[in-house]
Amino acid sequence: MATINIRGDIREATCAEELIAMRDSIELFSGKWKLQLLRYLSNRPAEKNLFKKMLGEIGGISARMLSKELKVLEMNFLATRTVLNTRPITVAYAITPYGQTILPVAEALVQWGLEHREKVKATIAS
Amino acid sequence: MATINIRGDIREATCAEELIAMRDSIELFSGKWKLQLLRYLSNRPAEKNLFKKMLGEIGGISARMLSKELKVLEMNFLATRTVLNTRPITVAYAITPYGQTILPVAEALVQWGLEHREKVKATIAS
DNA sequence: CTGTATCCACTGGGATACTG
DNA sequence: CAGTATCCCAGTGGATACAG
Repeated sequence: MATINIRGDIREATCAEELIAMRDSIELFSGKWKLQLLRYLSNRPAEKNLFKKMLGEIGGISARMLSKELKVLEMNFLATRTVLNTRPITVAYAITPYGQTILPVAEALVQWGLEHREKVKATIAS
Repeated sequence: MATINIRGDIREATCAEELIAMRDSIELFSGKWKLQLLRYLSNRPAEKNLFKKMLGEIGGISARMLSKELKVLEMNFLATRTVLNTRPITVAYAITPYGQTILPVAEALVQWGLEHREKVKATIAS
């Protein structure tokens, strides 16, 4: 994935801009962690979201992935990274106001996913 | 990707249902084509969306991918597949009413992607 | 015409070991 | 503590050839 999530290749005739924008979004949102991390941060706006704490609280993620994904969020202006004056150093992350603009989209995905599970279950049962 | 897009492994303590639902959605929407195909079908509700025609009009997709992706959409009740009585046979696809429920989400992704491009461009320029 | 089968290059992401 | 480097495997998607 391009770290700075912008796509340059414009080719299709119909609604090229929209298609590319949609692919930008999909690309940025794809993968196991980024949306989940943003939701995590948004649910704890006041707290110090330390790397270590996130690592412990978010089940299943490795330090490598947490670091990588947070860096991508930071490069896309969705999260901030703050090095604290501790020894040894600790790092706190927070969602940006801009990052909060994806939350409604994320909630839409959650909502649709929940309904989709019901739909599939109901259809299979019948 | 699981063809029938439902996930069974519930483990996380916090909001497990929501997380899993979100991942279901992300998984289903990920990849280059599925959302684009749904939008294509939704923009041509009255027409016969023949495989051949789609193959020609959707830039860059191969027959293999078109077939595979449409099959996934069909298995998730998002699109229908109709074999026509022609010689040789032709096949028409259509979005289902259920499939249309994702369109608002897709539009949200498009909208956010468009704004993100502006944001990134503006930030880089400054 | 509408797919499926095969082959292949590329990427995402886990495990682990290591550095500042 | 926070992050990087390396290795590895599974999955995605393109090209091509083939089948019903």
